[in-house]
Amino acid sequence: MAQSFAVSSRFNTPGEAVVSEPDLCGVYSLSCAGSEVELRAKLDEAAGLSELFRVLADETRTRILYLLSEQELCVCDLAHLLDMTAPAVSHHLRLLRMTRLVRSRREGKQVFYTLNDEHVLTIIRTAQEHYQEES
Amino acid sequence: MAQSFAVSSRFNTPGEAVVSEPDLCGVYSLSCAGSEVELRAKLDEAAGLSELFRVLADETRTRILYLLSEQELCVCDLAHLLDMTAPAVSHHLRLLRMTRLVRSRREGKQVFYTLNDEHVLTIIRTAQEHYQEES
DNA sequence: ATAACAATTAAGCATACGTTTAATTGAAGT
DNA sequence: ACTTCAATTAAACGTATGCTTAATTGTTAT
Repeated sequence: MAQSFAVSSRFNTPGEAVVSEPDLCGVYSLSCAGSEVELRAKLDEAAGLSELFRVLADETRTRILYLLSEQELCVCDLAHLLDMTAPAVSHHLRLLRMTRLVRSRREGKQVFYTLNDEHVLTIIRTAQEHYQEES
Repeated sequence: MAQSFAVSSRFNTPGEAVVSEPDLCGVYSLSCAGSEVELRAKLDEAAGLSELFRVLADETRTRILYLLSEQELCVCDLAHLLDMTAPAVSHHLRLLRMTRLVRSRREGKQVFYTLNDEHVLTIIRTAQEHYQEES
């Protein structure tokens, strides 16, 4: 069950020759002796997550989500409220659509957008809690 | 209580002359007649939020948070587990520190990092729920 | 003091991303 | 059919950001 660390050839200072047992800080071997496998497994889970956060990372998009949390709005209205050009807004809506954060509905010439589910709001509210806290 | 839209001079197609009552899509006036002020107020709340999401948007950083959710780790260990150089990891940790997502503790030559609070995990878990759902 | 190692900081580079402008698609009205 | 308007798409540009390499700080050991 004890893991060998010989796999980590590409690591740290390049001037150093690659040895089968690299002299990491001793603490690593100490605390990770058995848990490296588990820890590495954790990493795979993080894969798609950052994609969602990347979408939320832009202020314009969080503003859009905020507005849509209040009521359904068409692109033109959003552009007006956000003081932006329609193409710019449309560009962001495309991302929000692709990540299933919003849903679109056409009515005549306009296209109306709404939030797709509750998760977004939950995420935003939790983030707010963190942000408002003075640690 | 009815709002005038004359304020929105910078809007839409630039070839169009600016009039006091711009011909937005009629729907705007319809659905926003009284709520424009409220909607705009909402926008201010979104201000700092995107900053937090921007930090979470990078996959390396979510991976770091994942690892730290399991146990306290020093920079060297993180670099090893993530297969990255120490400076790169340090760079990310700086951001995570500044947004108070992680906390650092020096012990001899090493610096150990831990999660600062529970909010991060809550956010991540909610995001996972959304991500794993097939809408 | 000097050497060795962990960590951070700084500078440079390459890529990613958001906005702008222009062109295109889709729908309603004349 | 043609015009008008909403929305999307495409191309181009400027900025932001993450990684690399190199230099610096901080700590321990000899």
